[in-house]
Amino acid sequence: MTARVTMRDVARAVGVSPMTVSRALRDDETVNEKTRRKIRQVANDLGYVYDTTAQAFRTQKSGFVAVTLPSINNANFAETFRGLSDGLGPSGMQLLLGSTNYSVEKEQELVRQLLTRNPEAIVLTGGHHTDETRALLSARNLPIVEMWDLPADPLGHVVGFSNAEAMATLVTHLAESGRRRLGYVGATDLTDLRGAERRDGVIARAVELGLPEVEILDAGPAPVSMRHGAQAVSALGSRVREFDALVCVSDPVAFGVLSECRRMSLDVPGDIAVTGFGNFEVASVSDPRITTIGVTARQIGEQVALLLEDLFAGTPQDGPRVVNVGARLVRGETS
Amino acid sequence: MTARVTMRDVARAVGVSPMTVSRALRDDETVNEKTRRKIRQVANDLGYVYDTTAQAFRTQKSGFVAVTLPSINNANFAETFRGLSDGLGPSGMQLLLGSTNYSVEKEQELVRQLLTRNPEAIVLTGGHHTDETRALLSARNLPIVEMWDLPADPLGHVVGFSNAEAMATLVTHLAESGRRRLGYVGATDLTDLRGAERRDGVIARAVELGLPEVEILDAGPAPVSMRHGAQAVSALGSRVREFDALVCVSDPVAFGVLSECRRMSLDVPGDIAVTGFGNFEVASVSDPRITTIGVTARQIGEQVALLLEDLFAGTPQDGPRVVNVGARLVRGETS
DNA sequence: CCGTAACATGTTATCGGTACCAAATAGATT
DNA sequence: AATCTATTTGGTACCGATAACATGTTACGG
Repeated sequence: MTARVTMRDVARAVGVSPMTVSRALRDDETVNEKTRRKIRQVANDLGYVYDTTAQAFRTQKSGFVAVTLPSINNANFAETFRGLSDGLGPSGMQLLLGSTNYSVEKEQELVRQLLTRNPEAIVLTGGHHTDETRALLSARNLPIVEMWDLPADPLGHVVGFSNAEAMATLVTHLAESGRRRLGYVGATDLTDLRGAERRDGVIARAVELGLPEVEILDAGPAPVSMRHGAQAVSALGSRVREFDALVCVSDPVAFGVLSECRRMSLDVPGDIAVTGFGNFEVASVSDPRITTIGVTARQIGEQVALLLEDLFAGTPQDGPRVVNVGARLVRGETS
Repeated sequence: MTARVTMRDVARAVGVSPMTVSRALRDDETVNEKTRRKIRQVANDLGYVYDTTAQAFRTQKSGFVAVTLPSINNANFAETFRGLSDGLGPSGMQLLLGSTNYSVEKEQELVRQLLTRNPEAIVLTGGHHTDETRALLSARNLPIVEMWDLPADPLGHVVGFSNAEAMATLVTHLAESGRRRLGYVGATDLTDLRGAERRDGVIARAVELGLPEVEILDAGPAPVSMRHGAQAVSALGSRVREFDALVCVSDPVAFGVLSECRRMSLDVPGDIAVTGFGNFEVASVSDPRITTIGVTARQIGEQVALLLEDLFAGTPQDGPRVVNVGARLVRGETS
């Protein structure tokens, strides 16, 4: 293959200096418009392709925003990513995506790797990180955004909501509808910390309201989905009739639970209530529609994008910003 | 903030040349092991962070593999991405993800942008591209992989299956079960070309089998999902009873169709069959389970990763490789 | 004690843009 | 015509790592 076409080549062909080409291609007003057009023309004809790597190196600005997600295979996180991606589009920033598989250790390695690319900001999902991760990040003068949580001790900016509070709303709703014997369906290992927060939120509010102890139904290791919800219920067997509400860590799990209840000829919500979390599409299309918590996944991404745009534009900040996007009860037909 | 720590600084601190530091950090065997340990130690103490941008610039190897997906918010594409990501992990390649929103024009701009980052390979979803995109790509000596399709005129390597063929299998199955009057539920605009291929596959096989003309039920513009399927059916009203099978472009759509049929008190599969595509989780958890086409989304990603590893390792290739991962009928309870 | 191989480290130039400063040219004003 | 300002262009050094080559150092047999 022939050697790569550089600005030098374009400059030579046009008869100007590389500097002028550089300016022209960045649409610098100081370059005569006719020259600019000519340069663009020739660059195109020669098949010149701008080298962002070289630019990133010289200017020490990578044009990257690093993002960590627990899983890309989750409609809510995917929506957040889209919101972020669309929101950052105009600024010309590119997202560098990495997935942690719900593990803070994996997150640590990911952060380490991402930092070597010199991102101009980093967006983390969740507020739980290893000490090493915290150290790595604070050693750099880099905008940090934590999303999807409201961490007690944030690393920087925050865009999220309280999982525990949202679950409290849900439990209150169930109690007010006369439900007392609650089961919680979710992962019981400790890797999915957001799931753990939800579980703890359920338990805490149940205690506050004087409900019987919430029983934890193991759905296996995170991440849990439809089939795990179904399995958890079928593992219970006839004991499922002891409950009058099953609170699930997410909508897919709730859908699995719902399907399994139906197979067992339980009436939902007559015999038992089922609730989800996240307001996934499946919640509203399912029949009956699932009562859930509406999280504004896309909005989280958009808010993060707005925040970052402000930071990049140099808008003065008085301290880290905390945006609580909230989460609301979405009543379906399963409670 | 203090200036960034570079290899120079580490070198000075240890009392060796930057070159030795460079070698040590890449675990070059020729550097004495004691020196290597010392250098790692000092680098760590100084908070040195390797600069991949500089490396990428100097070596002219970005360490990036560019990937375009129609949508990140689609469980199947997300799975493919994961398969690819996990498969490429060991090689140290990072994925640069962009989403085209099912538009070849957006794909073109995306490709243009991605190319400026000097990716070492590019992976495109689908086999339909603008001429400009094709030109941009072939002007570079860059491994290209098209996935999820079997394009007639591939740009490079291919890992995919034939959407039309898969649909033919499905239609044959329906015809053998005595279904004759088919409706097709999918997007009717022309942006989702994979969807169009599926539709054409249905029509073609119906013609071959001498079935009555397949009626196209519009589910709105791509991408279509659960609610669009439901809407398409409810828009039909009582006319839905004219059909004895509804073939849907995807499982989420089929699920929406199924739910709506149920609301309309239709017996599935007694009165009408419903089929999906993609073997999404929802197909197997839904009650009744949805008959669908099992595409090996994750496997596609893994196969692409294997292919790329081979290419990076320099394994000699005799021409572009075409991997047909196939797609199989997954019988559920809706047909 | 020397030559040579094996090992370990150093020197120099360079990847492709762009910040910074200098200079040339055109047009306006006195 | 000379001077000045505005506009447009050019020259040079450099971002941080590393390929390619050169040099130094040790070990060992003869």
